[in-house]
Amino acid sequence: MENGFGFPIGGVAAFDPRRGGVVSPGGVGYDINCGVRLLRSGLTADALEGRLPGLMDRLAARIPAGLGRGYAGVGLRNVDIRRLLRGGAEWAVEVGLGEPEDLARIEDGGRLAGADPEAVSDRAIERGRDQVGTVGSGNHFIELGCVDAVYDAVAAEGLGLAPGTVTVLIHSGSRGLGHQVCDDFLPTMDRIAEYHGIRLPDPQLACAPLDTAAAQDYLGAMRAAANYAYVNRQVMAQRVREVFAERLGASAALALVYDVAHNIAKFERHRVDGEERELCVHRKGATRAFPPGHPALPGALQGLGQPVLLPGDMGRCSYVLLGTEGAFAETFGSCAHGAGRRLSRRQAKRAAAGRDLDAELAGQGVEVRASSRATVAEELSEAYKDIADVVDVVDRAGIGR
DNA sequence: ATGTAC
Repeated sequence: MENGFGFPIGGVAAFDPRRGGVVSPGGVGYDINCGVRLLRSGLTADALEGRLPGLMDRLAARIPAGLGRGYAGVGLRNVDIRRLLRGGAEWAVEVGLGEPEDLARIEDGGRLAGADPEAVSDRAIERGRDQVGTVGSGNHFIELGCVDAVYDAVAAEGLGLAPGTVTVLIHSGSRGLGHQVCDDFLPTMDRIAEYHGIRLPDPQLACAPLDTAAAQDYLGAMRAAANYAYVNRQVMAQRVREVFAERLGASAALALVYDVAHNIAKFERHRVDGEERELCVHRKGATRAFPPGHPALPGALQGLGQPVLLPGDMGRCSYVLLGTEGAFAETFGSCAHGAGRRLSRRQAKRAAAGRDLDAELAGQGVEVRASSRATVAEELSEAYKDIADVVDVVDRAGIGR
């Protein structure tokens, strides 16, 4: 785990509403429903031979990236954003941004029930208005790749991930809208916690008992921001589909494998001390990892378990795991969400000074497009732990396989 | 993570 303020990144906290349990914005994180989505094509890597640079340029032109970056021209700024916040990816598919089959392949069907757009401040809505379908900054990305190694042939076939298959991995969240929701509620929660006699060693542990109006308002706003993030990833996936169709033809159709939320709080049933309970499960930098047979999984994934998407850094592979009974028994059905930093951003920039990172990556067969050179330096491969080590640990711990 | 805050 890395240090976060308050709750750690890579943390899971479950609270029982009938026993004084709380919800905490800091247990979800600033980037509400930050998450990862994996798509697969019918192509193998050889189909991209010589076409990768042009494809990357087109994707970069169609999908804005970088701090504050939204749509300068035609975007979704004129849509009824409150309908978007209530409907999530369901809304997106209704207005033609995606296929109906996509929805079963998104956590919560792409729509968290109970979203309350009225609990989202006008400021948050304005910040999010022109950022639908944008990557953001930091470690957010769109990655083209291909299946390099298969560890379970039956599972890989079930997910449509045959060796060589060209894939698209998208990592992003709720942009300025979710950030503003978190900012808006932290001071409120601080007062509520104090009123209820909850002593906080860190202001980012601010929380409110689940039976308070403040908790319900936060949950309503958080769910709205989560739906915004599902739409954001849905719209980016649509843009990628358009670019693939335009450049590679009909055979390049992209099917959604799965979309996970790794910064979120949800009500779920878990067994604690031999008793089945409905708990408010916070996952901050943690991926849900439900086992085979869990009712939240769509039919096609019932026999496999929930896909757990673990991105590696630019110089390494990304991994697809499956949720397990072990995770359900020990971690409220949760697994890791990525590699985690080894070097701070400052240390990474220092390590990158004077080097030609684009050339180094090109030597590894990796093409990069970034909103700034600083981003590439901060996301330096050696700034991250080796995701293969993380996968090995969670596999041996039995919380993902 | 984020129109970092001052």
